[in-house]
Amino acid sequence: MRDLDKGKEVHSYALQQGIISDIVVATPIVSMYAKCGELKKAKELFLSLQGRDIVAWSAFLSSLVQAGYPREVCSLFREMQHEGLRPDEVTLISVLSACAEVSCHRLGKSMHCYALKADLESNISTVTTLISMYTKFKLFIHAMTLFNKTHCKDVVTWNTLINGFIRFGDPIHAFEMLQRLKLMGIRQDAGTMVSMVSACSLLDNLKLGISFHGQIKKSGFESDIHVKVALMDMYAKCGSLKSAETLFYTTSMKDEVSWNVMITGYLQNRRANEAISTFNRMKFENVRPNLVTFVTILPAVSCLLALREGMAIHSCIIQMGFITSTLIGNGLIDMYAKCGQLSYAEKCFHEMENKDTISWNTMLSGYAMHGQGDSAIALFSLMEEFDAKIDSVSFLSVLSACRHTGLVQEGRSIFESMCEKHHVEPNMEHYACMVDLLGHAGLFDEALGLINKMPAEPNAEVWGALLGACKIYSNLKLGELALNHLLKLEPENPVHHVVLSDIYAQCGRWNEAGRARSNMKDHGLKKCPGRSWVDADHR
DNA sequence: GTAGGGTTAG
Repeated sequence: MRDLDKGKEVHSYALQQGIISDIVVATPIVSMYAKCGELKKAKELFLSLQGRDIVAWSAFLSSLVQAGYPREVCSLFREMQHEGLRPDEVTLISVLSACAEVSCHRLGKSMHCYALKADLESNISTVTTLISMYTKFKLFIHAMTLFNKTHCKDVVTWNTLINGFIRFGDPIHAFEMLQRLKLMGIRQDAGTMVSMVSACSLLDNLKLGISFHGQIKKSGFESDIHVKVALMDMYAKCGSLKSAETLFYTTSMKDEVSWNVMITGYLQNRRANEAISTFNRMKFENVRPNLVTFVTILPAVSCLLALREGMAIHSCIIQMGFITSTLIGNGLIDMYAKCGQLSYAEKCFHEMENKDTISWNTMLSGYAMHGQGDSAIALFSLMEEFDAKIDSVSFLSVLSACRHTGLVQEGRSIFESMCEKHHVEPNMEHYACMVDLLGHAGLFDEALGLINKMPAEPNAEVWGALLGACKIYSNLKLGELALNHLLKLEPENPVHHVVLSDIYAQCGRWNEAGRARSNMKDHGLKKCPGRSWVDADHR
């Protein structure tokens, strides 16, 4: 029940009775603390236990996986081995789940090896966990080999594989496995339904989703909360928000996941306002938001530029102890940058204890957004200094900051360092960014030289960047060249004709300007008028 | 005293 207060009462009673040193008493208390998210307390109590045996270890490790601390499990497992204890099936299952969660291939595979040697691989739970792990590693060959050679498969084993295909983005194989499961005469359970409904979301196939909903009603699985949530998610993702709402409002026992799914659904359907009001209602109804709630709600705040709301949510995050999460920290940086408060974004960034590449990239793109090229370059150097992992997004962010600020020399040298120093291959976006930077500085020879040196055919973004620069400098010759490429790549886009017409007009070639416009009409194209305002609800 | 899959976010 995750009832920490009651748990503490039991703990103090055990202390009072002097029975806390009994391992049978202490083990479930450790589990209770871990499952309630009290990692420090659980660890402290566990490490003070005299004569920890394999059951105590397994209980502790399994509670940690369930509470979402897979990294802790992997490192603690090594400590367990130092104590000379041999893992049993339960230990194995917990460690394998942890490996799956954090993509720890080495430990996961060596655990599999151990399972074989210790003859624990015939256990159906162990095999299922192994299959699950391999699908999470995206190693389907291993998952399938295990699946095919296991004879004692039950519906959970099947569901695991089916779900693996869905997570991998392969609904076709998932449906194929469902057919095979039916042919084998295995009874489907609620878990099977969850997978199939998710497959419909993935296919964006509302009709199929509705037909599964019909089957679910008939088979009585609709009362299962997981099934219900999967259905809400499917309806929201397939654009039928009304049906999602109906299901949501007719559910009496709504957990935090149901609320999260609705909040996400509103946001996916561009209704950020309702996402935020649903979040506020969730708090009003005393449902405790979790990590996912905050990860979802922060982009809704950015979308509405609702700074005050964002700050209220920030304080809520601190109060509830989520501020140490890297995921949350990254969301806050992004939210403040997008709401125009770059200094708050910086503060969040610098106060973060565990920064990952995304934290750095988010801060870099914040600087880019605000045209602060120098700050972006300084941060990028810091990134190199701190030995943070620099990826292709980092480069795109810092280069686009250079572009917005017109820092040609700096951009050029960072672009060159990409391959040479960091071994990151530039993609189309990087090239487009550089062409834009060079073009805006009037360096047409260099921009064209770069285009000619590209390993792949330049796309519309690259030529579009060149055309845009041509417009500023009234460079008709290159403008026409860029346009010819654009017309081949995107014949339906009216904007290209308009830009060319503008260049002709700037050169005083009014006849050609008119012809470019009428060319557009001849092709039945019409440009939507631009608008400088944006209705937050429609972004 | 501990135990397999399935819902949300990234």
